[in-house]
Amino acid sequence: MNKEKTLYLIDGSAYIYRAYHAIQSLTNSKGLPTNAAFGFTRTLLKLIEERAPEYLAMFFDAKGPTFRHEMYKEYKANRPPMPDDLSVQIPYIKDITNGFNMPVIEMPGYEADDLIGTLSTVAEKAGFHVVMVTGDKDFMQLVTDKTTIWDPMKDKIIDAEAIQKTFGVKPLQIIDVMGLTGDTADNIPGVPGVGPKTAIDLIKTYQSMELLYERIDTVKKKKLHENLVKYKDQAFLSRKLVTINTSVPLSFNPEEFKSKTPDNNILSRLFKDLEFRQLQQAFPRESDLSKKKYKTIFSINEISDLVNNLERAGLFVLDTETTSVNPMQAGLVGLSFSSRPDEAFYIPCGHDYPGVPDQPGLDEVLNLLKPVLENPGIKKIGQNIKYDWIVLARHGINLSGVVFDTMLASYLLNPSKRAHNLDQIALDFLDHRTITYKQVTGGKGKKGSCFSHVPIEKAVPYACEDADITLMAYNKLMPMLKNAGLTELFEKVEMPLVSVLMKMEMTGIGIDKEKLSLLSKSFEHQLEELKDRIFAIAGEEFNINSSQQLGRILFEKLELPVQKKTKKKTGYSTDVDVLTTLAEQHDLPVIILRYRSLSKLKSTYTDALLELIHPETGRIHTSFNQTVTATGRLSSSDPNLQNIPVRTDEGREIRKAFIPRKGWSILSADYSQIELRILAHCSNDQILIKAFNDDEDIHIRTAAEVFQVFPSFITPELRQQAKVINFGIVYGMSSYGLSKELGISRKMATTYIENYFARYKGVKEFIDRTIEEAKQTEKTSTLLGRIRLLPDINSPNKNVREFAERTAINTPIQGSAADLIKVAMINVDFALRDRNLKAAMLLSVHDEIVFEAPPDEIDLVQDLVKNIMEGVWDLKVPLKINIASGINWAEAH
DNA sequence: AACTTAACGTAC
DNA sequence: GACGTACGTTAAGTTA
Repeated sequence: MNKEKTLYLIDGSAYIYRAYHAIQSLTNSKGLPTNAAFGFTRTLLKLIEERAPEYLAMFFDAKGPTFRHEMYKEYKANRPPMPDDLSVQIPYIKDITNGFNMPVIEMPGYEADDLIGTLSTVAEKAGFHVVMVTGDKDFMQLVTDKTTIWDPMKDKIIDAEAIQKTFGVKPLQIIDVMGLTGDTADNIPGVPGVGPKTAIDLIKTYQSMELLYERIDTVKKKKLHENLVKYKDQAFLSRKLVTINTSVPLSFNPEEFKSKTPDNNILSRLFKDLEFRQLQQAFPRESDLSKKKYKTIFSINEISDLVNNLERAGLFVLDTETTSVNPMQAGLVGLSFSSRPDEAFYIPCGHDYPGVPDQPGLDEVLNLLKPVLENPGIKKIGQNIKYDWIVLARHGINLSGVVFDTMLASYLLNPSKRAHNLDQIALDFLDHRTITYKQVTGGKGKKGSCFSHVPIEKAVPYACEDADITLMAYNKLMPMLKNAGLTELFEKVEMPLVSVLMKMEMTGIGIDKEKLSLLSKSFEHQLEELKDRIFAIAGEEFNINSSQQLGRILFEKLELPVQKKTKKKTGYSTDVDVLTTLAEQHDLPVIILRYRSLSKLKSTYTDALLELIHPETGRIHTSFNQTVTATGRLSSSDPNLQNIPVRTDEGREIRKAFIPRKGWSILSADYSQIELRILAHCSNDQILIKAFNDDEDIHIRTAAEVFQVFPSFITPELRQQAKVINFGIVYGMSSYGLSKELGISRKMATTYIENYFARYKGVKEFIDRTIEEAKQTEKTSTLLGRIRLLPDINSPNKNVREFAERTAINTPIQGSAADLIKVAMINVDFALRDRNLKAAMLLSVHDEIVFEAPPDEIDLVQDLVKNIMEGVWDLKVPLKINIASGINWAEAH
């Protein structure tokens, strides 16, 4: 490892010009050109990211004339003055440099080259390695064994060796070469008729201009000799002009060149003005902690004061600190509150570490807070409030008056975002970087990282900031929802749904543990047997779960025909399609398929579900995530109960392990053809509407239309094909996709699709209209006004654009269905409570709602649920519910 | 050891 | 490249 220090000298002026010319027409919304500033910043960041320089300096050319102008008044005379749209950016660029806290060096009478040259020689003598950051070849003369050139934009390194290799001369000899050739850009004449090739040849032969002119008569070419003699003075002047002055009066004190951390406040404001949004996020303002009033509450009296405060405020943010990410297992460690900006309170009540100070008792804290938390008239705001709601409910508090969840607001504004956690919201909407959980606990999920072990004094700023930021986010997001037309969806659907989901998660679903264990054992035995058979056929042992190893066996050892490559084309594909095809000519793929499906059932379902049975309730409590999908659907995790197998008999065995309370029944209600019905409504397609109004089999209807036969002649095979077409339409399938799915020719598939659109004219118009609208607005929306942004809908890249187009079609359909079932859930929940029924909603699976009900309620609940779900909206087609009950989830279909 | 990516498969 | 939306498991690669 080289211990010597490296100094980076950055040719700022060159990068400004380069960026100005490289980036065409970039301005902010006020019309200020920003191209040079942007390119300049990018170069700087690349330098910082890739080299993390310890010592560095930025150099700019002086404004006025330089010593070269005194020597030669024509110097750079052909240079036009700096264009206005560049000069306006210069102050910003200087500010950006200052924001990065870099030493800036410029000096009247000198160009950046001379300053860099001087410092490089001085620093080299002081024992530094020097990297000149520039794209300018003039610097090559300065290269030594310790000084190199690096161009971050082209990622090119030039050292002495590279110069010798490309030019055949030493770095210092470059000035002689340049003296002879001149430089049109700088209006340096050189010797006419001498270009780079000739000059390099001459210097290679004679070593220098001096030696050349000593033996000038040995130059044999007549014209060349004549010019060299005639323009001798001009040549020497040119050399002088291109020679970088390395003796500018400059001192080098390494300490002054040490890199410092950037000033985020300066950079954040600059990038905001310039509208460099990503950069602004990368350099968020630090919060001014001095103006924050964060208070720890230790005494009972203080809690009473706080309660009074919260009551008077009428609205406050609430946040809990706990011992687990799982609200069904979390213990309370502390609570934080905020009812006005910059002010927050933290009540520690469960910190547990050696030397922890006395804390208010948990029971006492909760008793004092209970009235205000349960008062529906006092409004509560939270970030992912469902979590706190469940934790509090498990501690005997029924939170009431919840009006705003910042996570949900962020989600509605842009559901495609990867995250809607508070850190992200603070960054996106408040330009603020919060203290992270990791910083406080020293790890995520790692042992010893439990919040109860965090010292109280360290927990306070974190917990208080969360409450504080949530309140600020509320103030910011509320008007944004309104401007986006999302307030009603937020207040009437998403917020009311929170408490429904909260109850579902807390209720959980019963599991037949014995059945799952037996299944798991049975799968295990079968897998063992299959394993032996597979190894026997393969002739060796390998990891069957590794698609890579399996690929090697199938396609290299057994030399079966390769069907397709994997998506990232890193290897052979071994997926179901491939194995099914290969099954026709070999036994091994058949057994692998069997192995795969059993292995999937065991690892993903039987074993995983057993692990997630709650130790106290004996049930499974999934999380319903309300801010994950881009379309508005819910998702389910830990475990995902929205992909429990149902299509195969063996898979359904797992479904049979989902059971009601003793003596009760499982009740499942699902919407029939919900997406196609919504398509019928949105498209106003008369054939589709009539089919649903007449309660026809929609796939038979489509078959009849597409294949042009009477419905009574439609075979199950034709119906199946039509079913694929119906699904494909909703997803924006192409003829290629359809042909592959149905195993028919591309041509045939095209005909089917043409027939479909010829018959279902309204659908065709709907698709065209929806895409057109999306192109205008760069977004698409559902029946309840839920939006999904489509920034790629006008992309010049065909693949990217077409993907956005399919999204534009699918999202209104899938998303409206999601809107509908959410409203249904809210209405059903209300009805069950209204009638004091014991029946409970357990799961929601996109078009299905699962309940459990005691025997005396089954018939009533069935009627109630069916009526509410069918009557949730009045569409142009009727909504149809299939509902059934049974002793387990599988039997309830 | 912890995290990320790829391949695969389950659901609607 | 070609069908939308999710989540989870395993293997294998990457980073600390």
